[in-house]
Amino acid sequence: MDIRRLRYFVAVAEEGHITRAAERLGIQQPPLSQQIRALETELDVQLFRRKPRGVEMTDAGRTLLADARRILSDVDGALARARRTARGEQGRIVVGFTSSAPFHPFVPRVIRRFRELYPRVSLVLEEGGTGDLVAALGAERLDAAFIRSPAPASEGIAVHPLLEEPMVAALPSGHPLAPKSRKKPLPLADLATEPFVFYRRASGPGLHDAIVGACHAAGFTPRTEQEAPRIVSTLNLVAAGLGVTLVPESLSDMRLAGVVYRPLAVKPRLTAPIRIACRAVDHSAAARHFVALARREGPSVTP
Amino acid sequence: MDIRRLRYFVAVAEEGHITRAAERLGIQQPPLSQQIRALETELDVQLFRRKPRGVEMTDAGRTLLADARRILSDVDGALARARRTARGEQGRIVVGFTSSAPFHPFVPRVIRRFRELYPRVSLVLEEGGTGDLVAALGAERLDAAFIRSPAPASEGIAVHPLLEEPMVAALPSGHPLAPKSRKKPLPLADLATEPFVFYRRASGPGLHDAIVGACHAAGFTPRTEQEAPRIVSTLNLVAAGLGVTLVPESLSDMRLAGVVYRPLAVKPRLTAPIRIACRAVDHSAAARHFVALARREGPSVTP
DNA sequence: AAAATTCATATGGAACAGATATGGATATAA
DNA sequence: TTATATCCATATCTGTTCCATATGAATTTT
Repeated sequence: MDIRRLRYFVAVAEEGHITRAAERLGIQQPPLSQQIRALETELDVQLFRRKPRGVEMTDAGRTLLADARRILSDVDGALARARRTARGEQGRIVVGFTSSAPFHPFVPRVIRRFRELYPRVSLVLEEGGTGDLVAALGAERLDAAFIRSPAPASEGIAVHPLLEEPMVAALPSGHPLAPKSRKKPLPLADLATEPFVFYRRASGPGLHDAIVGACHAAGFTPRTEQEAPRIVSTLNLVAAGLGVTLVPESLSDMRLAGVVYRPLAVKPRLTAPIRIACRAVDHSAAARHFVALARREGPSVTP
Repeated sequence: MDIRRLRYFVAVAEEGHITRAAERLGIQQPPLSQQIRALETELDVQLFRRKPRGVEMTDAGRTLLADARRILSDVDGALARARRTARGEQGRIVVGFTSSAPFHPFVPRVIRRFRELYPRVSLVLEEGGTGDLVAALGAERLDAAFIRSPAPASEGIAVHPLLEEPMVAALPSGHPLAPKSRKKPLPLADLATEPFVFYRRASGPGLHDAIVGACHAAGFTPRTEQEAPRIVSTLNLVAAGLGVTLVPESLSDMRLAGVVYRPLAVKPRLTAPIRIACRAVDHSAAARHFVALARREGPSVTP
């Protein structure tokens, strides 16, 4: 059974003439007669009754015609779908992100833009710690991930910087340093004696190390009072008055009751990056599109 | 695009090896490699990544695999359906009948039996006058019809006798001839002076002519008092006391209030036939099966 | 009765599928 | 590390299939 024969059959069925169908198909009449006969022999079914003025479909022919039309359009659809998938215009990608990433407006913007550009690609989002995300990338359970940590030395994983945002201090609202002209940058050294609330290093080593490093540069080692599994949880602990912490500026969009944010005065400027991680040789065209889009949109939002 | 290539593709996708798939398909490895490559070239899509230990599907390949499986099973189904239709095991036939036919248990029995034997053939029933039925047969709107009239001289229509049943007299229950030992045959001449209710000749000339002929043989011409469009309606008129009539015995199964049936004493025996009409050269295998079944079952019910 | 239309058959050439032989790359084993 | 095995790709050849041209047969139309 050959798709070509089905197309020939449909043409003959629709024209009611072998000769006319041959014209439409761009071939001569004798080979078309042969093909129809071959199809009938293959099925052991008479599809047409030969008449002096053309051919007439049998019941079996009518049955096959309906099926053949459906099959042909299904084949065309399948080819189109395969091509679209290869071009990355169709399919499914899974994108991971660390808990703090979606607070920066850049991340939801990229996602929204991708959905507009590639409406046939279903985009699944998944939250996780940096380590989990990178592992999932390697295991092909994820196609890309927004992370804040620096490149984890994982084989075959590429990490591209997207943007940097300043860190700010998060203080309990009753804290002595809180009300003092909030706009004025707070010297990091002022927090030397404060208890710190940390995001668990295992979940996001990059942010953690950056904070500790900055404190060392300012001349002190931060005293860890509490650890929280998610960056949002650290803010809840700050709100409860258990300590202070430093968070990426975009987190301050979350106006949590009991938390006050202040910009930092620290040299060199303390920033938190947003990066995108993906497999170095990525096979999913849709995933490549996603990463490319993020890298293209990245610079335009750097403050 | 060739169905064979799709089958090859599915085999390779399922095995994950070109060599193993070639074994399964009963061909050698090189031509299979060529076919897969040809398919990729045709689609302009990479379907597999060649690895030293086999091949690995791409996203596009996975997309195509799902489609290909569906298409292949659809093709198989289409072939099976075409073959079944050719064998008359699938399809649709329309069977007509005159209003009086279904009263004889033979007709519903044939229909029931056909439905059992050919469950995939949908059987549509249509009632009509003999003339309409024969015309519909010629116009291919009908595939067979149960009629009572003799062969209408219509070109290309074959009529086969199925069975004969005796005629009985239908009298109003208050009629003087009604109560007289109902089992005893009634001489037709006794009805010579009675007003007759007739089934319209145009709708069923066979029955009409048979009755009038029998009356003539008995020495009188029946006086037509009323005509009714359907044979059942004549019985309603008899019940209303407007006259008497003769009906096929099977009609007496309908125990209509106000109507009494009596067997007839008449030489030669007055009978009503049931026949089946169909196209002489019928192209529908299912229709041929139906007619053959009716003719086969017919003799077994002749009383 | 002749012409026209349409499908079937015959024959030759081009394209294609499949077989065998062989090469190249990578993983596995010694 | 070297050797072997595995697996896919390439090259060449053969048989089949598909299509074109030429022609025949049957039926309808002029």
